[in-house]
Amino acid sequence: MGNRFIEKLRGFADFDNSELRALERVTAHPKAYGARKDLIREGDPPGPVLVVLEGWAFRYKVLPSGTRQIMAFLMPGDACDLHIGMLAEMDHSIQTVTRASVATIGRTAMDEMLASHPRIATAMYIAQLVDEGTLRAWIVSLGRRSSIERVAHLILELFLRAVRIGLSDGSTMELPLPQAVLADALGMTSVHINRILQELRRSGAIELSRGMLHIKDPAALTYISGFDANYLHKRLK
Amino acid sequence: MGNRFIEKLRGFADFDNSELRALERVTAHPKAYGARKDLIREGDPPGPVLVVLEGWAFRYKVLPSGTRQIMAFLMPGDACDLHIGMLAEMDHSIQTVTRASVATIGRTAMDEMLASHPRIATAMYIAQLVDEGTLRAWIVSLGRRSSIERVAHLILELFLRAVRIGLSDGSTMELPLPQAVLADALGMTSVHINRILQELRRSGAIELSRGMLHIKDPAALTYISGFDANYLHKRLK
DNA sequence: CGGTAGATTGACCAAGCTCAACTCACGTGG
DNA sequence: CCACGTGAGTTGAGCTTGGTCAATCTACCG
Repeated sequence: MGNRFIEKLRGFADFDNSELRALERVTAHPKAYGARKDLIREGDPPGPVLVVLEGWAFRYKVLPSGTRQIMAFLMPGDACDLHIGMLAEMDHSIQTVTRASVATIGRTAMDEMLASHPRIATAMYIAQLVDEGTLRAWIVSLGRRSSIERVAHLILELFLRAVRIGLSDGSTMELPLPQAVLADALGMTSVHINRILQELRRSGAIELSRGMLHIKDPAALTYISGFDANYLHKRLK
Repeated sequence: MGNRFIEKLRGFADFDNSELRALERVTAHPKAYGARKDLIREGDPPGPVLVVLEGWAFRYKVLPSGTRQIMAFLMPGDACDLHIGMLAEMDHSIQTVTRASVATIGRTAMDEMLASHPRIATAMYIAQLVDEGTLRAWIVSLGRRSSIERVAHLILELFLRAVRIGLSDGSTMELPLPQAVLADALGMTSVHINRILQELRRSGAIELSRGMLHIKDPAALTYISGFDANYLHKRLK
């Protein structure tokens, strides 16, 4: 019954049984991907909508110089490309971090579902607005926060998202992101990320090893990051 | 008769007369704002959709430390908040740069228009996707480009947008952004922006003084910035 | 037991920031 | 018509954050 995508959308709208069935139908046949596989590459013509049901992925772009910038992390329940189908081609790539289970929703199936179930359309719309807020918060971090603030901020963001989708017990979560990936998300080098993580550990705010994150002192982490949860829109209409 | 907003949307869809009339009706009574006036403040409950018909504005957020990060520039024809109405409150502010003429579209008028004119909905949707691509490009710049690349990239982006909406003759445009505003958009200080602009002028790529920008050597500027026009989606389906 | 990917460390370097002064264009009141 | 005020642009000197390069360590795996 259900999956993380459906659970997430249920946080944005009350669905009746026919809507739940429609959502289950379109996500019934996920495909398994290995770790570090590109789901979509920049320049591809837009295909079906992808929905990550299990595992982690990220949107990224590589520059001519070969450096990479990650623009968003996709956690279980997140959709890749609700609407990119309207554009001529992808302007970035998407790659898995871990092994992942990804559902594929064809464009016509998606259009039909949205047309016949407006509440689903609304919920997906809200999900996208939240994603956009996250993009803007990322810009703020990259532009105006120091590296320790950036790292703390990202950790908090991911943690709050994990809590919201039930992937955390409230103080611990799996964080399967190598330091090089964190670096490419935060516009830093992995060397520097490493030093900052040590600083955060020393400060007693977090524990992090072998892919397990433990928020030891949420208040301290929040303080360090200057975090403002508003952009995640916890309070929805 | 139209206005810059309608002109822009016409680039994304072919409208019939009734659609054009609908668009004209909702933008028929713009309001005039002075320079440096907040149109919307963070925390406000979402109001009507705002459409900038003339003048420049930007989205921004100020941090606890008092620094400011600008996340997007709004040029004539750009809409502020197509859908933010679904969320509980604004997660950023919007301020004019120059004097501006801004149309206000009430939520119900907007909903009715979108419902009865699907091509308008599609066009506005595409406009939003392009904006999102611009957000992502901004992230790439802030994360992985050097300061001169960032400045060159922003100038090119604004220039191409100006060309597209007919605000440039192909080599010259008004660029009414003080260096401090450029700095807050690019995550730099105005001192450093100043030095970089001098470097760009010295290199012969641009001329910029008193709010007038002249692209003297587009190829050089493109080369410096590592610009890839793909994200602006010049080729639309 | 070697092999590999990721994490860690140290020494050095440089892009970009801070602070503070100064200039320039422009608008205002006398 | 000119002195003055103001906001933006410009410059210089010194410093800090975070990058570079290269070596080392560690966990895990076939």
